[in-house]
Amino acid sequence: MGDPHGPVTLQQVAARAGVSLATASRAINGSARKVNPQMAERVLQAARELNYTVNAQAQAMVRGRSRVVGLVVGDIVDPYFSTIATGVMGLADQLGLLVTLAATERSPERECDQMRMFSSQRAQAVVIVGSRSTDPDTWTDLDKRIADYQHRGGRVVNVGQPVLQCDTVAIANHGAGQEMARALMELGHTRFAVLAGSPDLMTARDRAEGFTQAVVAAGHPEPVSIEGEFTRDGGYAAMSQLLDGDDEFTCVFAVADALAIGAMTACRERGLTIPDDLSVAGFDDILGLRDIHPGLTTYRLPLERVGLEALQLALRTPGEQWRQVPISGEVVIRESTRRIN
Amino acid sequence: MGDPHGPVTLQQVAARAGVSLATASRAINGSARKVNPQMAERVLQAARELNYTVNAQAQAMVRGRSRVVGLVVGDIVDPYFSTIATGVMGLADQLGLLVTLAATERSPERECDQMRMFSSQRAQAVVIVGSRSTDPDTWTDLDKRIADYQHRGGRVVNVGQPVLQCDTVAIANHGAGQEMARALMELGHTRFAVLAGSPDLMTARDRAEGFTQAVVAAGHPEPVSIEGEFTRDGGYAAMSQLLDGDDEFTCVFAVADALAIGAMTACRERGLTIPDDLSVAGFDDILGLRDIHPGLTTYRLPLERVGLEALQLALRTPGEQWRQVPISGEVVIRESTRRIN
DNA sequence: TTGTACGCGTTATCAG
DNA sequence: CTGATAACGCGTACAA
Repeated sequence: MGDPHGPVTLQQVAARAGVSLATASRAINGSARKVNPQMAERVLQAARELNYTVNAQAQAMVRGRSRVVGLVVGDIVDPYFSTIATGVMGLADQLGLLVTLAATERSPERECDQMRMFSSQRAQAVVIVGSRSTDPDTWTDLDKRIADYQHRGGRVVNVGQPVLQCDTVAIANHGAGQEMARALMELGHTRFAVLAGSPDLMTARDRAEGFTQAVVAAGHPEPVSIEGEFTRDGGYAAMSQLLDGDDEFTCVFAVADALAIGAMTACRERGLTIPDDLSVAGFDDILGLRDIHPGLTTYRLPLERVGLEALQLALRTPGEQWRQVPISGEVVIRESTRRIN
Repeated sequence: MGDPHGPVTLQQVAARAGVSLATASRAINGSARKVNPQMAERVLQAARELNYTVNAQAQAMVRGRSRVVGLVVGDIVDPYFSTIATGVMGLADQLGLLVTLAATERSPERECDQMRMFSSQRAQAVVIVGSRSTDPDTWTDLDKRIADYQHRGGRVVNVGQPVLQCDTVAIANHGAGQEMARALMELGHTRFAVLAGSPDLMTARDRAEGFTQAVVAAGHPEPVSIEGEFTRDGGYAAMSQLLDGDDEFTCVFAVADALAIGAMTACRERGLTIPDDLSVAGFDDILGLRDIHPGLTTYRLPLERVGLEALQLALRTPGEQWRQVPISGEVVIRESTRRIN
């Protein structure tokens, strides 16, 4: 076994095998040109002996395309994002692609920076996961970065709302909110409260609006709506605020499971029993839900598939128009919501 | 604003600014050599106009080192891993490094493949997070890949047990198990059960052994030990099995929070109240814990810091010997364990 | 089928 | 301080 110092190059492998650089390249990569099986074996043998590892950077340079895809998420600890990430990584792994991950921590500026870095890295595609703000001004910078990147042949897919200048995996938040409202009304509820999360996030806004709209359309009073942070703590705070007021409702819809979980904790701390005293529903059906008690009624989004679809879409050759892959799920009724009459 | 098609190269920027390629490079990167502020501004201007983005691949090639670090985790949805990942990514971001993430799904083979890909990518460092198997034969392949990579100047840090041929952030599982036992004995418990997870994982084994050892050393009967998968479902199954038997114990120690959560669910389904009927303790203090009820007594590991330390260690110039950064935490008593007499 | 030679985009060395 | 020019490691027309 040879023990050269530093990186082993294809040149060295070729030399050891007594062939030209070109032949070595063809033997190891397997190009269009055929190569004599004997020579090929000699090359492979030499490569093994020298512990050769191809330099992907160099390959990418000459080929003009890398085997790296970028993934931008809000926060990798959040199961919503990490489950989608799993979907992306699963397909990537299958295709022999490397996934470069970046977390925005919910900062639009960082989102731009990340895009820039991926651009630098010449990632072949970028998947951006995360809710858009309801203020279009906050997209423009990102849209510019995206355009630059696309201009160089990069593909971009956004998971969320179809508002950016790229393909998107569109999550049917509005319709899902409606479905949830109908399901809860079917249980007999008519007076609702909504933990609406941040009004700046389209994701939160769409879910809340869809819900409210369906409730009103059914002739019931408009739900009380409490805004707050789109996090577990935000849910806790919003629920506390709600309970401090004197609004009447039998059921509260939180626009994300994280919010709902915080809300349930708040209820428990005040001695309220769910669903006896109050019904609670969430959204997303994150994995951790199976261990909270009582089981949370929610809207199940196929998150892992979302990630898969996103990368798949990103890798497809782009069309004339921006494409959309619609994603919807289904209401899952569990113990946190009870039937009333 | 220029609108060239395809990638803009530094050459084009130089041409537009009317300077040489070398000068453009110096102006934009900022090398040792100084460059006339006037020219520098001209170059920067041209770069802006052309929307120039440096090609990191090319940079890496000529510099012989990239700005990419690899991160290998078991499963990014698992909060243990994702919290560590956050620590790694936080520092990386601060340093302007890109993080390439790979999930092994607990397969040693995949671990090797990932190392190989990072090697190809010429990542400047790799952090491997995940328990080693208790069977040394399963490391040898990985150790070989690691050696290859190090041989090319790559730095590797393992988070877990100091058994690989690389630096490691060593988590004091054994000692922590002992501490936990002492804390629970202080509450008056003497009869314990241990949900030991998989005996193949050093992490699980060390925690369980430390615990058992301290209990026995205190003169109490050896805890009943139930093995199983090192997951939430494994904890559920193990607890069920335990409750089906007729062992006596007042407190059960699960070697990971995930197991403990599954165990608590199993208890609840059988009508057992925690901590009145049974005390339960976990390990790790994962974030999701604050929303399970009752609050779970556990051993808090500073997971995010673990990630930070790992990358920091990986980036430090290596010494003669493999280094170790020891990590320990503290027992956190919550409501899931009650004092008995 | 194999080898030669050029180019990918950038940095660094060495003269001007 | 600036400008040619040689690498870096690899793929691939083109020629043999």
